[in-house]
Amino acid sequence: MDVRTAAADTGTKARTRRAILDAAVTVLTADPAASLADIAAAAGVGRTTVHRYFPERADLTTALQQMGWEHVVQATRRARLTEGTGAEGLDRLCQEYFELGNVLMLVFNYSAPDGDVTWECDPDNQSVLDLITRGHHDGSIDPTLTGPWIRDILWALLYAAWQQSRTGVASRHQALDSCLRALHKVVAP
Amino acid sequence: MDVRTAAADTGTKARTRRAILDAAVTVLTADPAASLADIAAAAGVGRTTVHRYFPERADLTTALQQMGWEHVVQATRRARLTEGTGAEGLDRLCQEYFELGNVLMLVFNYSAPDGDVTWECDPDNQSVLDLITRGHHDGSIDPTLTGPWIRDILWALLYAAWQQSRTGVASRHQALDSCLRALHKVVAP
DNA sequence: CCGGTGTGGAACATCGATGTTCCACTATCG
DNA sequence: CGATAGTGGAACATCGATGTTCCACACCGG
Repeated sequence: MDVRTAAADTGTKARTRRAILDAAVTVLTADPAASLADIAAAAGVGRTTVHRYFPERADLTTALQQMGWEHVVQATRRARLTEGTGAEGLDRLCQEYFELGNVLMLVFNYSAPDGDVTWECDPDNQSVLDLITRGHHDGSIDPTLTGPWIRDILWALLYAAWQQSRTGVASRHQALDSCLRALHKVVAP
Repeated sequence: MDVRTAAADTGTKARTRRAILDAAVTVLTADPAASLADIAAAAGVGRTTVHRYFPERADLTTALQQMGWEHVVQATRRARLTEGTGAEGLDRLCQEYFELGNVLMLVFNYSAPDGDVTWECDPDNQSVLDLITRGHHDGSIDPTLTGPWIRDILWALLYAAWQQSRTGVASRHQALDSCLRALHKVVAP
């Protein structure tokens, strides 16, 4: 057990931890003020178990933030921002982010109250800004729109699209399609 | 005093009530989980006084929602949605909404947790949808984008723009300008 | 079978927010 | 000047969430 402790990603403990984190994502996106009891119930575990993995509430939210940003980073990598034109990369990024679903919403919502350092804690913020700059130069992105503003538009559109999908106003595919078309029209020169 | 009781909009009580509501908007947009003590301090009144005007927290949030939507309704009226093309009306609506500032953010944020009936509680929701439909017909708004989706894009862009302005990334005027240009490009056929 | 591991639940202490009561202070108006 | 309205603050009770402790149960590998 000693050797496996560090890398026990498939053990019982790791599975329980994942279950708690997943449930927390779902519950907290629906109600950011949900209690630990709610999260425990949603995860199908006892409240005691939650405290066993995350002694304090802050430990859970920290782990959530960390996991959320990791997902964002992975999605950014999958989007292969350095390939093709700037607009094409932005398109892929939008698709990848959309697939994150609730996780994206959580990162989006939880960043605001903590402070205004939202984007500084995103390790891939610079990659995205660089992508937009490249788009400015290759003529695929309107140069009158600044990098940060386009980044914020991307997130805002994703938020709106996900809400549409979540409330059943539109199907998941329709929401993504609308989002991509809107983004495409905004960034076009 | 008997006669004035109902219409005492300028009296001491009315001013205190306004001060509490205004402070609540500011404080709750910054931190939705702020305590009544925080709001009282921001309003420059005692916590007792807050309870005197709003016996329970729910009474305060209800009054806030009501006031917020009233502001939205007034802004909608000022935008004169029935004049000019659909796109022009949408432009004016965006400007008016932007001026609402924190109030808009509060309505935007507080609607989500309460339930998914966000738009149904907006008395002017139908006016906006009608405006977009008119834009579809007069050729000023892309008919492939549905009414609800454009409405959501409007709010999402306003949210992003206001954040930019609030965090000092862009000036108030720059943020509004960026927002209007983005909106214009999105809705253009 | 038995010992360790992971878990659930009950019980308890604590803490912050909330809501209530009461009293003193101040300003304004008749 | 005196009455009244409006306010602030202290004190208190309450409630829900949180965090902790302890014990019993189930499962699984040696």
